[in-house]
Amino acid sequence: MTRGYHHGDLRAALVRASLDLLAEGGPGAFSVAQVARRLGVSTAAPYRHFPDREHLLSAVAATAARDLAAEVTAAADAAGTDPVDRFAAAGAAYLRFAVRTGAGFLVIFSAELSEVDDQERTAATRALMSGWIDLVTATGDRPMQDSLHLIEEQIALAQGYTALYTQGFFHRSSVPVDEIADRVALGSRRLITGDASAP
Amino acid sequence: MTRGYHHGDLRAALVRASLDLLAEGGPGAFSVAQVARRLGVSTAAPYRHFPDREHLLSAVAATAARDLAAEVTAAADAAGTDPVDRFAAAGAAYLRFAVRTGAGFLVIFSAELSEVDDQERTAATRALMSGWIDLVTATGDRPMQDSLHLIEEQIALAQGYTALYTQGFFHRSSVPVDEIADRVALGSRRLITGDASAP
DNA sequence: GTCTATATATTGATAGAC
DNA sequence: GTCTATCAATATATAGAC
Repeated sequence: MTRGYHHGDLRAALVRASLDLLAEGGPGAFSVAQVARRLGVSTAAPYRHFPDREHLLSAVAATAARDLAAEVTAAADAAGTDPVDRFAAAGAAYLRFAVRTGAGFLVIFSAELSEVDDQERTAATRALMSGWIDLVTATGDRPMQDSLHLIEEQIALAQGYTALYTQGFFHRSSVPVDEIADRVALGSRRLITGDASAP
Repeated sequence: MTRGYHHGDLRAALVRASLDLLAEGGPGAFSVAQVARRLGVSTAAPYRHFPDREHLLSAVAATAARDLAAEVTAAADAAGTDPVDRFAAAGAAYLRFAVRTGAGFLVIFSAELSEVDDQERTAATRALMSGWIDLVTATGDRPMQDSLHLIEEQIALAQGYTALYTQGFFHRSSVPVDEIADRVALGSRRLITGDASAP
């Protein structure tokens, strides 16, 4: 084991390495010790930057929330100006992000983080949801609770496909992730328009 | 630690106790040692009935598949004779089962089981999917691939809601599981009919 | 701020007594 | 068929040297 002194921003490096672990092996692959090992530092080093495992995971969730918000916004903008197109693109972007990074809503809103006081994370998650609400309200005036339900249903659909895809229900080699992303986009569209007609 | 000789069908008891663990703490709560502890037997005892951890999980998956198939069938029958009603009831039944037991498709079709040779499990999963295909084909003639896609989308939706619900995205105390089940039923209905009109 | 070393717990799995 | 005892890994976390 080549282990040396880490020079630079170890705190940020720990978060990035944690995200890499999640991407490669899912939630079960994450451990403080494994993250340290990957960076070539001692297993004690992370505890200089985070009081415990949960606070590291909270920082990971904050970063994931910011990254996801950026990708969803970019995908919506790339889809043009039609609100339904933008909402559908957001759903597809969520699926791609969650499959690629392993850090979707289940990491960002994980129940074990709910009691971790971390303003960075709460700010990031609030911004994420706020942007998403904007996307859905642009498609039409409706009670706020209806908007929230639409988002919940879209996320449930996208997260469900993500789980089935990453956990091997699909023959992953023969079904490209873009095909699943298209199904999420179509489902999202149907949520708004009430039917299954293509764009 | 009160530990004694187990009298009776330890094999079946191990499977039941495993399901209890999954129900209480999700996949992360399962371990061979914990299952043994719960039954008051030594950690070596399970290895007399299963060669390793994965074969125990495979037996758990087989039982879950049989139980789920029975509940889905019962829910469809209770919904009457209209094929759309029956399909929607199946989706709601899946959500209730997965929330209550922690053993949905992610356990039954877990990737780590794909290389475990277990005829009981493969027979149970085949029967489960076969019954589900019957439910969707009863709603109308369509290419088999379309039927499979409808099931996948329904399961993705239901599994996504299950994950969001069990992992704490919803304020679990204030949202009853039946309300989420109704949303899955409505979404399932929309998959078939192409719109969001209630029954 | 990072190291080495350590304490403690838990895991999956095996050997051998009964 | 179940037990006790044990092994090698791995985990979270801490104490004290540098």
